[in-house]
Parts: sequence; C-alpha cells; structure tokens
Amino acid sequence: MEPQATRRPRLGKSSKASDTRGARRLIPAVERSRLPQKAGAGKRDSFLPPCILLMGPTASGKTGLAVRLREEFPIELISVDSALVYRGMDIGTAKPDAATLAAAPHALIDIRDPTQSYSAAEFRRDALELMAVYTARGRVPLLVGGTMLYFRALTQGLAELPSADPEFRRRLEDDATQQGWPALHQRLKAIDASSAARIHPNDSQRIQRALEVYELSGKTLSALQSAAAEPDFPWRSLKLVVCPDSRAMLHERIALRFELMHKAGFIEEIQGLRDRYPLKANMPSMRCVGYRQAWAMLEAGVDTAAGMAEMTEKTNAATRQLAKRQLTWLRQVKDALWYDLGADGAEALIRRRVAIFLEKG
RNA sequence: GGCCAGAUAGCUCAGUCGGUAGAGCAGUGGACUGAAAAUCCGCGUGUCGGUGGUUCGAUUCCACCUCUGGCCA
Repeated sequence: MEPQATRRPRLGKSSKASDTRGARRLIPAVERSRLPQKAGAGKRDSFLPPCILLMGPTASGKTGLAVRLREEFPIELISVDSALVYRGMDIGTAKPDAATLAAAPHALIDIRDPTQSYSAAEFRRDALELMAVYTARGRVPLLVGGTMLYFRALTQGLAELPSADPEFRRRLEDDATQQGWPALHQRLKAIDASSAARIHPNDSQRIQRALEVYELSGKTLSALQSAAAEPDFPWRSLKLVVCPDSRAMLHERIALRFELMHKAGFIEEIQGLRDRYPLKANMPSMRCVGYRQAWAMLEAGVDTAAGMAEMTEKTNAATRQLAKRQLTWLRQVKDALWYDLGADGAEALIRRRVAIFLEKG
C-alpha cells in the first residue's frame, strides 16, 4: 500500500498532481489575495520567504517530527502552544525534555510563570518578531503546535483591541454570579447588538470579553473587528497537518501518554507547583488539561488509588475533547497536507515535500 | 438454603399511578479575535435482564427463572 499525503475528502481539491507543482499553490487563494504584496503583480508570492506550519491534535507526534526535520533542513523551531509557555509545567504538557530542547531549541517555551497569562495577541507579536529574525538569518521558521487560535491569529491577524483588564473581569464575574450570564448578555445586546447576536447567552467568556472591549475602548467589539486592517503575514507557507487516520488510535495514544506522564511524576510536578507558586484554580495555567483534574483531586484530598483512577479517566476524556476541538479547526485549514505519522513512509513523504517547498525559494 | 434490594443508553442513574422512556457523563459534529489545553452550541431507538401470565395494550402489575449486591443461616 502506497502511503501518501491525504487531503481531507471534504476539502478535497480537484487534482492531486498539482500539489507537486510547488509551494506557490499552497498559499490559499483567500490568503494570497489579502497579502499586501499582491497589490502589484499576481505572482509575487514566490518572492516571499518560506515558513512551515506544522499543526496537529495533541498526541499526534508533532514535536518529534519537528525535531527530526530540524536535523535535515535549515529550520528554527517556534512553539505554537498555549500550555508550553509555562515554566515548570513540563510533564503534564508533554513538553519536549531538557535534552531535546538543548539539542533543538524551541522558541516561545518557558516564557511565563504559571501565575501569569499569555494571549493570542502576544503570541502573534512574538512569533512575527522571531520569524523576521530567523528569516533575516537565512533560516526557515517552522511553527509547530496545536493551539489553532494562535495559528489563525498569526496568519490572519487580529483586530486592534484593548488588552485584558483583570479588575474589570473580576467585577463582571461578580455581576454574573448574582445575575447570571444571560443578564450580562442582555447588557451586551444594548451596547453591541451585532456581537450579542453571535455570542450565545451562556458563553461567559465571550460576553465578558465583548463587554470589556467596550468598557476599555469606548467602542464596540463588532465595530473594532470590522475596522481591522488587512493582515500582514509576508511569508509563503507550507501547511502540514499530522494526525492518526483513526480516532480510536488517537485515543489510545492519549491514554498511553497520560500513563507515561503519571510514571514520570506528574502528580509530584503539580504538587511542587502548588508549593512554589500562589496558584489558583481559575488561572489559565491551572485550567490546562490534566492540571485542572489533578488540582481538583488534590483539593478534594482523595489521592487514593480510586481518586487517581477517576482523575485519570477525567483527564483522558478532557484530552480527547481537546483533540476533537483541534480537529474542528484543522478541517477548516485550507491547503493543508495531511499525514498519519503511524503510516509507513509518511515521514519520508513529508521530508520530500519540505525539500520541494524550500527549493522553490 | 432463606430474606431484602437491584437489573432501563457505552457508564452512573431517573422514570412510566399500564399507552414502548430521559438526565448527567462519555462519544460525535460545530462555533471560535488579548484565558483558546479556554469558553460555548447542536446531536438520545435503547430486545427497559429472560420466560410466561393478567390486560385491548406490559418496560411498568403478577409468577417463575438468571445474574449482581447486602443481610440471615
């Protein structure tokens, strides 16, 4: 059986021969039409420097692949992962180990304490800066990770919105506790009917954000979003998605990986974090899969065999759900090439594809 | 061996004063602009343990059987 790069049937384009024609067509028409360089001639894309976007659900083998590609190509790695940014959160996030990171440095890992937060906007700023630096040195940025919002923010840009305001958010939380989120949704409706229409009355996080944007800027979220500038992403990109063909296989990998995390001392890790930092359950770091469930178990004081088993099942379920949400994003990515790293020869195909893509430069 | 309580969705259970049933979890599809490993939305036919009986009609009532707990021996 000849292994091959598969496109999702749903997104399938007419011809597969055309994808050997090189990098240019890997830039989707939509994105291409928005690139500033497009203004003059139509074929300017080929003058853009290359970058590689390596995406995939959790536990699909992205990190290993990225590290191996780096051995063969003039690549610099940038992590696209909202959990790997936290220092000390190593085991539960499946962060590459110290030896791997020493041999194959990843940017944007370990850049925050678990008490801090990071955001899509900060990621975009940081990643663009790093990409420019690497590109200037003649290296090719390879962005690897599973935080699909970050990929989108990077390539398609974000509107100019005010940053989060913890104090205002806290006030809204209090209001919500008393009145319920639907009441705040009503409040939003009076301010920004258009945003309210597309945000569900139960979607606490988005209601909060929309109200916050108005409070901080005096302008509505919908107005600011429609005023957004054309995204600036002056690279041509090779989009690779790695994912097991079978969902059952992915689930198996998830369970196996958590077992390994457990043996590697995951519980000790989170206990250590709780000792070292004034952490709270609602901090973004402690909402990460596994940490949230382990936190709940430790708070309940049931780190018995039964408690451990329950926590494991909950964590695995949460991880499966995370992978499912990631897949929802991934299916929408246009012009991505899909590979199952478990299939024989898949990696060789990827290497060939990368080589072709980089030669085009 | 006797008594009691169970047996209903993949799991934990609710329910039907007799008109073939619904929650949570899991699963699955989707949304997604400074928390995104977040937040939220949609999707529910399953010999109601088996066999008989009563009944126009039984998952529901009755009898027996099987299995699982518990108690008494």
